[in-house]
Amino acid sequence: MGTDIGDLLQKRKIELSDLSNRVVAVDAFNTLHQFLSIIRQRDGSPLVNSRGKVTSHLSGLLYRTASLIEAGIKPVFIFDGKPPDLKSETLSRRKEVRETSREKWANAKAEGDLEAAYKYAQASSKVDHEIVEDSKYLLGIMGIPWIQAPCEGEAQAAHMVLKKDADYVASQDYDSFLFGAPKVVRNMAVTGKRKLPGKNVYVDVKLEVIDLEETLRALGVNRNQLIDIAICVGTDYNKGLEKVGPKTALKLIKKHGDIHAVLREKEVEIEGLDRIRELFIHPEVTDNYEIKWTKPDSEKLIKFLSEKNDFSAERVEKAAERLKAVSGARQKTLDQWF
DNA sequence: CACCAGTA
DNA sequence: TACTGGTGG
Repeated sequence: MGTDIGDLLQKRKIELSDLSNRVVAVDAFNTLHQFLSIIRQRDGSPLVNSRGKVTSHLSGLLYRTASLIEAGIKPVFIFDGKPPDLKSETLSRRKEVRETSREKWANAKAEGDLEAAYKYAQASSKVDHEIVEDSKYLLGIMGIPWIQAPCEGEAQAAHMVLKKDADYVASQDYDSFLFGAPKVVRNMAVTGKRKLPGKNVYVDVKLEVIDLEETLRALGVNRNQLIDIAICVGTDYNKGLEKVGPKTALKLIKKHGDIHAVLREKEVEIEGLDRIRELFIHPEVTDNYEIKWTKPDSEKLIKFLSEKNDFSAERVEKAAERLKAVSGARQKTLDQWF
């Protein structure tokens, strides 16, 4: 997903508490996708309510966001709008992967191969319309602001950090750098012990931040050149060049200056190159938004999560209390929260 | 993912 | 108190 330039980036490990009082623009699609893949039973089946509807994302949003809030973080979720036309190939490829994974999941389950079943179940996760709508509603009654992006959520999030309405973009993907995000925080939804795919090994996943300026300085390139590097490797809007990974792409762009020169040298073309660059440099974003944290609505939380989605009322109340404790403390400090 | 009860 | 393994929905 996104672009594979992670190896080139300078990552610094941090703790949740380091983000206290910081506004974090969370890539909602990315976060929901992670919840849907991670919050599952041993055989790979997601959490569902009594009507059979998936609720893993609701569980993740409720408990994880409560932890963020408790750590003093001010999250605002950014939802994707209409994707650019150039993304359609990527989107149909993702769909294909999901569908074949769903079949393989069923087969693995039938054969009793739990390891494989889990892996394919994860890869079959889909953030559909209903999941997005449920998530927006839940965030609303939790008192967490969310914003509808006109186009790519990561572009909107990056725009908000550039405008200083937020301090960080939170996403696992690196695309927000290409949209100019000065600071990105990764692993916000997945901290703790995680199993490495395929192996029986666990790693401790820590939050990490990446600073765009620092990275560009270390690489000795500018932002436009980083975009060109990504295009060489491949982005959501284009296939990369044959046998060119991040390291080679960096070398090529530093040697030739920009991607046009690289393509001339290699005698290849990338369809729609200028449009792809433009999507990163001048993405469609909006300034029409409001970021405001409010008190959670316990009654609606119980109604929605407990009555409609079969969550334990006790647990929902506890989470609501955690959210409320912080909004109460905020009010007292006259911090400009409301 | 977080929660929770059982265990050391 | 810290860790683990099962469960949540």
